Amino acid sequence: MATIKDVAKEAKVSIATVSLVVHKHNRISPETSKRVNKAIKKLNYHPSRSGRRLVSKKTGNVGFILTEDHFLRSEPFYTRIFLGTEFEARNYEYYILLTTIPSDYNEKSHLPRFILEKNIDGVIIAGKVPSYMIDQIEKYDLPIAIVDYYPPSNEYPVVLIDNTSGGITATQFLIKKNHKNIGFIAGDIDHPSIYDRFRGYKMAMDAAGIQFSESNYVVDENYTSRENGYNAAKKLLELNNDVTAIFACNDAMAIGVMQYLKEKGIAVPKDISVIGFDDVEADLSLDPPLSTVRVPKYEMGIEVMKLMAELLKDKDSTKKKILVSVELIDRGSVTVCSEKITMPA
Amino acid sequence: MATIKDVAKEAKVSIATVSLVVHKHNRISPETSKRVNKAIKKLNYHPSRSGRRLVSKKTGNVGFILTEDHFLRSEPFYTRIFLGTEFEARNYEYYILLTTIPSDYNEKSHLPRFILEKNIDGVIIAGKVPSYMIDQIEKYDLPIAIVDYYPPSNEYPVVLIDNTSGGITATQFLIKKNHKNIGFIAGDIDHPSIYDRFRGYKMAMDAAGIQFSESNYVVDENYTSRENGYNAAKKLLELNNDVTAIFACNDAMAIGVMQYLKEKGIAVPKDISVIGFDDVEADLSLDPPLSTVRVPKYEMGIEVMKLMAELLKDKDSTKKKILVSVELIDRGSVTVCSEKITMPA
DNA sequence: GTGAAAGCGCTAACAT
DNA sequence: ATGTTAGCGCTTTCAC
Repeated sequence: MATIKDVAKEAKVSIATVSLVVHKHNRISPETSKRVNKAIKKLNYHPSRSGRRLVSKKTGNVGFILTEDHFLRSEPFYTRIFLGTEFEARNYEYYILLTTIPSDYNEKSHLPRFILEKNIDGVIIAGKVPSYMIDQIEKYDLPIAIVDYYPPSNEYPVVLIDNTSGGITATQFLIKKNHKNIGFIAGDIDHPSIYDRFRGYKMAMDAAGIQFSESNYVVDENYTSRENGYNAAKKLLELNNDVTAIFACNDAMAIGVMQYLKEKGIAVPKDISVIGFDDVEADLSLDPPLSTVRVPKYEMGIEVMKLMAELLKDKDSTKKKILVSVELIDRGSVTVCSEKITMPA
Repeated sequence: MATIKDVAKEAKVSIATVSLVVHKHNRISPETSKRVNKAIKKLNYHPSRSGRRLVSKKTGNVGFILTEDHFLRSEPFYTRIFLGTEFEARNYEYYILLTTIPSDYNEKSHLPRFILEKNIDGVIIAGKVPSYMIDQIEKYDLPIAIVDYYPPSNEYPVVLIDNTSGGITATQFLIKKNHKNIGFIAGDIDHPSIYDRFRGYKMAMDAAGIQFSESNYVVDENYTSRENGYNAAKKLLELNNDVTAIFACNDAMAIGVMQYLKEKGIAVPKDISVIGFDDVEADLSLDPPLSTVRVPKYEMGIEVMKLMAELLKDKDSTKKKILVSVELIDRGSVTVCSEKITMPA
């Protein structure tokens, strides 16, 4: 393993010059620079992180924290975000240290060891975490950036999904296809992301001047699983047998909806159109494949790393909140409304 | 942030003494030791990793590599292994650096940056990776340990699932419940893990003296997905309408099997018993919940980290291969064979 | 049993 | 434009 000394010797300069060249200081003559770079290549020199860190008092690491539940979720959502972060970190020469915390983190839990041992320069938090934990981290005076969660103390740079816009987009898409009696189903409605999707739905319906009532939505499931999607679809159809389209607050629930419809012999999209939200792998292997609103998970990871990089440069540089935009993906589970006219009484 | 100097001053000793105490050298008097430890606690001193690494030429990091496909799999398999590794790493004061490689890693791909930059002391490989990549890593003279993959050059310490035993266990369980006409379905049969499960099935059938033929198994699906499980179940029942139990090579396929049976109005377990392999979250929300063979993912992560720790201590210490044992989990998708007697002609 | 001191690889202030 | 040097926090050898 070549060191700065080896390079200096090879290029016949001092180690300071080598350091300067590595850091692209412009007060080195082009010739010297060239010579040094040649030596660096020849010796395959990579500056030692330990040496650097020792003098810079930085670790070169960024912590990435999420709850165990989120990490082990069956749909790869946070794992994709992580991948984006890890990728972007390369541009800033940072390494990402991933760890999970228990979902019920409390007074008795201890913080991730990379915080206790001060082996990171900043923390990225992904998804909802107990706010008690954030309070604890706060004490360590580390830059914090958050992705896909809006913490109660909203003083942090955050990357969020533009859920409201997504809700509008999905609903408008159905409206454009002539649907009027549009059902909405959700679970965990108090979760800000879910609630915003619901709001988007209502806004689009209102804007289009479409009458809708409580019999148009079922939002009382406690969680957004396939199973609950199945149940919610059942409830919805019992409530309102004339819906021609269903907007599920996420793909998991949409999958449950489709399963229910299939069992009932209701054809998708011929009899009822279905649209989801998220864009997960499973959408593609459905029959028909599920139309949905794509959430750019990987990009969210990139964005939050960018925020972190800003913070790392200058602790108070940013309190930016970024809303990443979503995109409609039409795959075949939505079609033009088949003129099933609801007769007025 | 307290340094060794601060501690030395506080305890009124030299920094060398502090270092000795930290490393539990026994040539320090108990009294001094106590005094130093008190100072360490008081100042909340944690030895700086950078300082340590600089002198030890170690990074204190271990790389964890898996393909992107595996990381993003919908069932949390490798993520659980990672969690086990990360947990165990604490005992050895190592940090785990997670990264993915493209599944089609080839001559044009570059190794993970933590290898190129020598920011790790060893590499753990999880799941099947292109053997070309292993060859590349080989050049860096890093200790390598592998979990859930048997590489062509079998010279590495490895942690594997005892698949054969699991196949036997599952099949014997069905046999004990009086089943004789037992179907087996699989995909990706060339994968060693899958093949071994199949072998276990055949061994148990043979050992019990049960006749079975090619109409007992469908193993030509190319991948072990739910969808393929559905298709394989269909094929199997067309081939052999008298099966009273189906052993699916993994839970994903078993779930597909159950879906098919449900659609056909075949009751599980009343008409046909079903057993899977792996033990994934989704098993529990099935109706009935799926009986299966549990693979101890978390423990596999722990085991591979232990192997790595041995290697890290002494490069040539071990070429151990560890077979982790599996365990039958009976949940309700298997029942006693309902005496459906296959009449001899 | 304890301390002094060298040196790991690097950066940056200062000197030339 | 380039070199000299101190010092980051630690381990370890050697001396006392």
